Amino acid sequence: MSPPGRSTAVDPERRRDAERTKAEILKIATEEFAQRGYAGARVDEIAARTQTTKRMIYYYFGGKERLYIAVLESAYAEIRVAEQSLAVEHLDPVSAIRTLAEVTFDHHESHPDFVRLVSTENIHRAEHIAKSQALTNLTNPAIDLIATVLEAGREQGVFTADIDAVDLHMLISSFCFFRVANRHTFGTLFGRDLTDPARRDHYRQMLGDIVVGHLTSPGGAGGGTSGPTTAAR
Amino acid sequence: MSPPGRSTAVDPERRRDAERTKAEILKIATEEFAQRGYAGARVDEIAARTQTTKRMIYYYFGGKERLYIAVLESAYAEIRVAEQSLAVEHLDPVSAIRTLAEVTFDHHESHPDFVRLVSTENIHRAEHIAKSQALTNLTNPAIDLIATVLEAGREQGVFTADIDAVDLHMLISSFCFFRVANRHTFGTLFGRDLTDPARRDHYRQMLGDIVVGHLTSPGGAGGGTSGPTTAAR
DNA sequence: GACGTAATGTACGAACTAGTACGTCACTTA
DNA sequence: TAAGTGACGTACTAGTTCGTACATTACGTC
Repeated sequence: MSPPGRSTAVDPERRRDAERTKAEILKIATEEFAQRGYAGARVDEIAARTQTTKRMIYYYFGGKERLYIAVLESAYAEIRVAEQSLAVEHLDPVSAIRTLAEVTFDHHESHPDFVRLVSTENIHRAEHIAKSQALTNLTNPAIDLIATVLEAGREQGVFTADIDAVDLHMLISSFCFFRVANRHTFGTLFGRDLTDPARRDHYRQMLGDIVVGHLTSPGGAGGGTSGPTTAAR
Repeated sequence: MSPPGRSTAVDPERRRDAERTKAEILKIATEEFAQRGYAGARVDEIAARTQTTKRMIYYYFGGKERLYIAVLESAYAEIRVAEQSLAVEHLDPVSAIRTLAEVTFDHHESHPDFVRLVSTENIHRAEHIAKSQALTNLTNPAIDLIATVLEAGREQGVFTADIDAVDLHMLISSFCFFRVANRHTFGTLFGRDLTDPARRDHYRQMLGDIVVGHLTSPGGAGGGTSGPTTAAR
C-alpha cells in the first residue's frame, strides 16, 4: 500500500510502470492523431487525456513528431500481425481471394483510426513513414499471400485476368479505404452513409463480386471491349 | 499611370482590383490548404505568398475557416462544371460508362489538390462542408448521368448487375481517389508509384475493364459464386 | 537500510498564430 | 475638383503550443 494521502488524486493505487505509461501515451496519441491529424493534434491535449503528464511524452518519445512516428509504427504493426495470421491456403483460389477481400474489408471497417492515420500521412506525403526504418524495411505479407493465390488460380485455369498482386491489392484496398475514409464528404454530398451497418454486408459482397468477377472474367486480360476506350478520347 | 516611386516595390503597375485580389487569395489558399491540411495551413503563409496582405484575407473572407470553406466551394464548383459539360448521351451504354470512368480518372489525375482537400475535409468529418449551403444544397450531375446511362444499359439488356448509380459512382471514385490520395504511403510501403505516367494508361484501362466487366457480368446481380462468402466466415 | 537511477511532476519560456485596431490611399461620382 | 467610400497596409495583441529546466519521488540492489 502506498502512503495514504500522498499520491496523486487520480489514483492512490497507481504505481510507477514505464511500460504501462508508454502504452497509455501511445494509445491516446493514436486517437488524437487519428481524430485531428498531425498538425491538428495537441501534445498538451494528449497529455491531459493520459494519467501522466506531458513531461513523460518527451521523456519516452522525444517529441511530437517522434510520437507520431511511433503511432504509425504501432498501427502498421497491428495490421501486419493480422495479415500474417491469415490462412487461406486451404481454400480454392476463388474462395481465397474472396475471403482475402472480405478480411481486408472488415479490417478497414473495424479500424477507422488506422484509415485516418494513413490519410493524414498522405497529406504529409508519407514523410514520417519514410523516416521510420521499421516501416520501410519490411516485406508485406498481404502481397505475398495474394501473389500465391493468384498463381494457384492461374495454374488451375480459373483466373484469366493478368493482374499482378500489387494492383489487385490496390483495387481491394481502394474500395475498402474509400468507404471508410471518405464517408463524411460522401455522406454529406450524396446523402448515403457508406458505413451504415445495414449496408455493410451489401458492400462486402459487392467487393467480393467485383474482385472475383474481374479475375475470372471470360474475356481474360484487358476485358475485350477496349475499342470504345480509344474511340471515346 | 500611377505616380512613379509611390507604389509598392513589388509591382509599380499594380492597381487596386478587388476581384483579382480575392481570386489570388483563393488560389494561394487552395494550394496551402491542399498541401498542409486545414490545421497545418498558416494564414500568415497564405498572405505572404500573395501580392497582398493578411488584412485582405480577413477583409474579404472573414477568417481562416471561412476562407477554407470558400476554397472547398470553389474546388467543388469546378468539378461540377466539368461534370455538367460531360456529354455521353450519344454513346452506347457500355462506351458511355467507360468514358465516364475515364473522365473521372483523368479528373482525379489532373486535380490532386482537390483530392487532398477532400481527404483533409474527411479528417474533419466534413464539418466545414456541412456549414456551406452552397455545397449541401446541390444536386449532383454525375449521379444523374450515371443513373441515365445505367437505365439505358438495362433496357438494352447489356447491363445485368443490379448496382445503383451512387454505388457505381463510389466504385469508380474509390479507385481514382485512392490512386491519387494514397500514392505516397502506397509508394513508400509497396514500392510502386501509382501515379507514374508510364502506368497511368494501364490503370485507366483497368478501371474501365472492371466497371464494364462488373456491369455486364454474365452472372448478373450478385456474381453467382457467393457460396464461399458465407462458408469463409 | 542506504543509495543510485529510472520515473515522474511542476512551472515556465520562447516562438508562433489567428485575429484586429488604426490609419492611409486610390478611384468613382457628382 | 471635392468628397465619399471601397481597397489596402502596418503594427500590434492575446492566446496558444511545443518544448524544457529543475525538482522530486519511488523502487531495485547491495
